[in-house]
Amino acid sequence: MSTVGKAISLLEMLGSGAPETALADLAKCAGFDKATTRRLLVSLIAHGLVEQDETTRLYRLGAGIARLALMREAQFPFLRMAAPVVEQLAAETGETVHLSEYSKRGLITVQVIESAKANRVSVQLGDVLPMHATASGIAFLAFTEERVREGILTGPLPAFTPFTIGDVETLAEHIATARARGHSTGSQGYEEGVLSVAAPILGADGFAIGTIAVAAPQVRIHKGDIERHGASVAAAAHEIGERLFGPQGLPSRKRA
Amino acid sequence: MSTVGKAISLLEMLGSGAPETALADLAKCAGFDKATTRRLLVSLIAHGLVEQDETTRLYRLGAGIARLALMREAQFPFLRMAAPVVEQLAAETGETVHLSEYSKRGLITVQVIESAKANRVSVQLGDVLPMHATASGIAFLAFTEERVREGILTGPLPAFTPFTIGDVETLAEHIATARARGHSTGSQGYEEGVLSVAAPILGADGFAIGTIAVAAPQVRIHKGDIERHGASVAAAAHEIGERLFGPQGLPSRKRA
DNA sequence: GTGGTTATTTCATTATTCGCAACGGCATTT
DNA sequence: AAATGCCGTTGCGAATAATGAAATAACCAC
Repeated sequence: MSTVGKAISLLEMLGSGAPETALADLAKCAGFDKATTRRLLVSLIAHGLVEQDETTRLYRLGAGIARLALMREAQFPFLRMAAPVVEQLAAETGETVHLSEYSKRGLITVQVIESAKANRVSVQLGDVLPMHATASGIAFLAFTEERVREGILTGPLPAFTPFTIGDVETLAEHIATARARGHSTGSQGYEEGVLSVAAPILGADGFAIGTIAVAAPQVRIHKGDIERHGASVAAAAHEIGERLFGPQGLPSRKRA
Repeated sequence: MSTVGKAISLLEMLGSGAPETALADLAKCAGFDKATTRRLLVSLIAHGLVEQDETTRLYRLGAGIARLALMREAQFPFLRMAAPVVEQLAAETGETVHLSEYSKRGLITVQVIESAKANRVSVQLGDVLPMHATASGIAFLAFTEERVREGILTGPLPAFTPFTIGDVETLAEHIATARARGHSTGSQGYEEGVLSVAAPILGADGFAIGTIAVAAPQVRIHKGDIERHGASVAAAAHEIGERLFGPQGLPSRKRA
């Protein structure tokens, strides 16, 4: 593995789990030597991506991470543009709404507004959603490049619940349905008892760059709710796309 | 420079400047070989920290950055806790308010609420504020560890305007005054025509972890305004500290 | 087509990183 | 109070991974 790869996996380890981590724990979990781990951390600290508590010697993610994220948001204001639409959709549906952005590793949850109801679906910020097991994933696959879709269809489809789609044919069907309808549905594929409806947010090139989804406890979804929510998420997704890239279909500078 | 250092400087280059950058530009600006630059980028792409447009071949910061930042925010909800206080202070003063967090490189601007007035101070998200030339910096220095303060006092004090504090004695005086008052003032040290008032946000150990500041055009500040705003920022800073760490003075788990 | 530009790949060289092991500090234990 | 165990830090030869020049491939404009 490349050196930067190791450094980044340290960052990810620092991000997951406890807020602060000891050197020995990091080294053990990552499988690197203590010396190696520390040298990598020193490099990261020099650039502000990691901080170390002077007294406890524990390591944590640094403010440099936030800086990079802010610079990125300034260049491509995904959250700033999408946030009001997400809030509006949450208010309209009364259910948990979450927004995600595509990355090589999966769909990254970048905003969540939880339902005010006591029985609600909870999604963690920063969570990575599997493509084949969530409504968001299906919606994304239905509107992404052939290459990416093939990558998922030919890869493994790990089961998260007994209801997770496990075979390629069923998955392809769901994707086709989603493409035809403009929105997807997910039924307990990732968490039991949760129904979701999602729609893709399209980029300037017409391919999906992220998704927006409504997630609700199965017991609360009645006849017609799916269709209603489906129309709402699709409208919201379209609205976000227009806010980011101008009227859809009109060729505009990408991500400008 | 270490390999990860190079990789991180690429990330910073991608963050500053245009939203998307060509390989040749990156290599030239960073001073690396094209081959080296590309290999580093490939490693970063593999981990989602950088993305490449398939058609234009341009590189940009990836969603992995946002993911790390979200995980960090989940561990240490600085923004989530501070945001309402910042908004409140902005509403109360009617001027631009900005929040910053300490990092080895300086004070990183993590939130800005601009005044609604036509003539207003504008601060960029992600900007790094110099310690010696801003009200925020002075406030921070007044309440940081001796070691950090010494580092600044013994280092160079580059001038950004003709008013930037250039000698150590004056700087030390300003710091002492700020420590006594609980808030600092900055007068055109970073941008001409801008007056600022800042207060430190204290961590569990009593040392500053960031600052909150009010910035206004000099012409709008009248007698008494500085004192009034000073009291307001100090109160806001204290409020943020309490939200993060519980009642100040009470020993609590750090950053928990 | 053709020329010029830019991205990507290849490969031998070299510098950097690696992991072992020893050192030093700190706190709890005996 | 001395000893023990744990963790972080540092030094050094071995080995791996990074490097840069040059070749190749893709692309665009003309």
